[in-house]
Amino acid sequence: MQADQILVQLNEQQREAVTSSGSNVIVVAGAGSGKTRVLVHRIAWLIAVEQIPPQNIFAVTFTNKAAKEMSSRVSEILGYESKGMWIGTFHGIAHRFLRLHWSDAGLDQNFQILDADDQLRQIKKIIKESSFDESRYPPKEITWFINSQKDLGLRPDKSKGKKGFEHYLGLYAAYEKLCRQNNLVDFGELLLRFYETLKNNEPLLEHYQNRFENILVDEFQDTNEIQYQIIKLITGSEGRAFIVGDDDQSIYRWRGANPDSMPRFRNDFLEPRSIKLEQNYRSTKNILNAANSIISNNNGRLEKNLWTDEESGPLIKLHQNFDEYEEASNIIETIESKSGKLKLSDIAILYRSNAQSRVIEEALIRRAIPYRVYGGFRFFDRAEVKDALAYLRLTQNVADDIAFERACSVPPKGIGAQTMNKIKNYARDEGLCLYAASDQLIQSKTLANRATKSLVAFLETLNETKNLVSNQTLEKQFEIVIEQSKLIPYLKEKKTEQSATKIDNILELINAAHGFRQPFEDDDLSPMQSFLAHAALESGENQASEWQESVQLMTMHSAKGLEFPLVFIAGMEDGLFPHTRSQLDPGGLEEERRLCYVAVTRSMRELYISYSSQRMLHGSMISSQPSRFLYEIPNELIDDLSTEGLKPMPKRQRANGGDGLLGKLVEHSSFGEGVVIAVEGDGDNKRVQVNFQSAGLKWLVLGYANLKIM
DNA sequence: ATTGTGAAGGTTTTT
DNA sequence: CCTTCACAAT
Repeated sequence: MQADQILVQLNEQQREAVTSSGSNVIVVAGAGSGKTRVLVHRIAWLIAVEQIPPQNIFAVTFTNKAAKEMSSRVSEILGYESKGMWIGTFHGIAHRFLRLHWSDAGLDQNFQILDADDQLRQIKKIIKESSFDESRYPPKEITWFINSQKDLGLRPDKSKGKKGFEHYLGLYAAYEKLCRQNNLVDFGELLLRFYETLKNNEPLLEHYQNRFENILVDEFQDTNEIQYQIIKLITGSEGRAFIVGDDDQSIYRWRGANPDSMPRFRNDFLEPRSIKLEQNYRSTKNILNAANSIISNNNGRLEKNLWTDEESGPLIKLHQNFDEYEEASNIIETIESKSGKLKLSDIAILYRSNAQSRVIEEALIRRAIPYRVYGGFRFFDRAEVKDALAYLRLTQNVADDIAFERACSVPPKGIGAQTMNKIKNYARDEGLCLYAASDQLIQSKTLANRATKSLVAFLETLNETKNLVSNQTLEKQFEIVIEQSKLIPYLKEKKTEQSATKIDNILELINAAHGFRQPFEDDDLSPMQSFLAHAALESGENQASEWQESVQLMTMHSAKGLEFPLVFIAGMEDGLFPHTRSQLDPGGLEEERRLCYVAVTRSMRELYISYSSQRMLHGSMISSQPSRFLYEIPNELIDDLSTEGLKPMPKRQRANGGDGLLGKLVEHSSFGEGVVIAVEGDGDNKRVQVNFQSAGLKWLVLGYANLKIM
């Protein structure tokens, strides 16, 4: 591999970045300006030209998709798979570190990762045990609080619980205790523990600082505090950090991403060299102009001027629809009209929230168009898959209490809540895992006869499974465990509508095992352990279905980093996008606008934007106005396909009363730019949502009434 | 102990 | 609208 081969396809700025020899580099890279390409070529440059051993490279991104893409492209350019590099998501890398240094990190060797669902469950449990009222301590809010503290790097003792949140601290502490006792690590903990372990262990830190002389970070604008500190720590004074990002594409502020990460880098890191990538290679002029025009409404951006050499291309098509069903069929109609000219996989349908996919999916199914949904339900988050995983986990570690409890209850095997409580109490008192506690309770015959019998049978099955599984291939192991779990006969028996799908999902696990390639860095783990570790951190999208020829459906968030010749943006309505929830805090709207910028710049050539006049939301119809972002696109770039055209931007005023209500006003509270109103009616206490256009207001009205919706 | 029912509650984005 | 939870009936 020669230097010029790596540089041949790069423009001047890209080359400058790739070959940079200074200490720290910040690349401000606009959408479609070859960000990933620069990173990939930089890594290849380091290995092939600078002769840096791959194990001295630490490259981190935010999504599994991006990480995979990066490592496969590096291999492609080098012509071989370079081993020893640490390349992955922050969470993936932290996890790997903790698996290697579990002892230094103060963990048991077989610690388990708590996913979002499990975490919420545990927190609910704590709230209950502390006999707090769930309404005063909403589990989701507590979870959010805990996670945000961890993102900031704060333990309960350091955490201050801002005004109104002081009483959450106790729960945070209790949750931590529970996690420690049960050897559980949640997503936030992965990062925090990684950081703390390095920070507090001089020799370890020195080792990794020396080892990783080259640190590369993608999507730097989305780093949160703890991630930023991790990068700073590992870089140390000797390392070189090469970071790439675009402040205009920062869309994870709600997850703790610090919008100042980019400017901050310039102050915190030694002699940073700044390189701008401003030429967009992806989109037509029209698309880019629209995107630039939208984002120009944000304040405090880094100076950047994105331009393109491409032709103007087609106008942006705008489609008004009556409701989301019409919207979906219009999209599908357009797709059909393009058939033959485009591959289906060149088409993406983007939306703000996962819930929007359902109606579109139904329409696609009706027309027999293959599609694929990213995100949303994660394969490994499905209940039946987690059930099966619980059995798999138990074969690796009987002390896995979460798995133990889960496996006890599904399929039902005569061990109910009563028995489980006794086991748990005993386990807690004696400091045992549930498995050991069960065993002792059996010996001491303290449980009811029937329960004891069931428990004996269950433990026997577990041990038998463990034996059967040893020395088998991964695939075979899965088959055995699934067989032993009797989950499939149980589901067959139930004969509910979803049974067949659930069974398919469980069987899909076997396929996943078949296709699983253990990463070389996991060679100290058994294949099963490796698989399970990855299952917790990945959505399982690569297994769920093949790429094949299909239309791609995903949220705008998931679309970041991807590009498509034809893009649909659906549900372009105020309240949905920008989302109502985002309008409550000041930075929220700007973040939504960046998301809009991301969505628009996914398109290489054709862009269809649609909105509906009304839409079903949580069971009732609401009417809605076109998104304010539509008015930020210059008119001459838009080809309006609807008969009426885009109405002038509706006035947005504060609510000031209840004129025009069809019922008696009983309650009324401000809700961002709308207002929440409860209306009393004499009918069947049905929840309705009406838009008060008649009052000239953009109001969202929620209430209880027997109103009829026109 | 398990299963079925109905009421209540919550509604964004992800590792 | 969908999910979750509590409680009653088996």
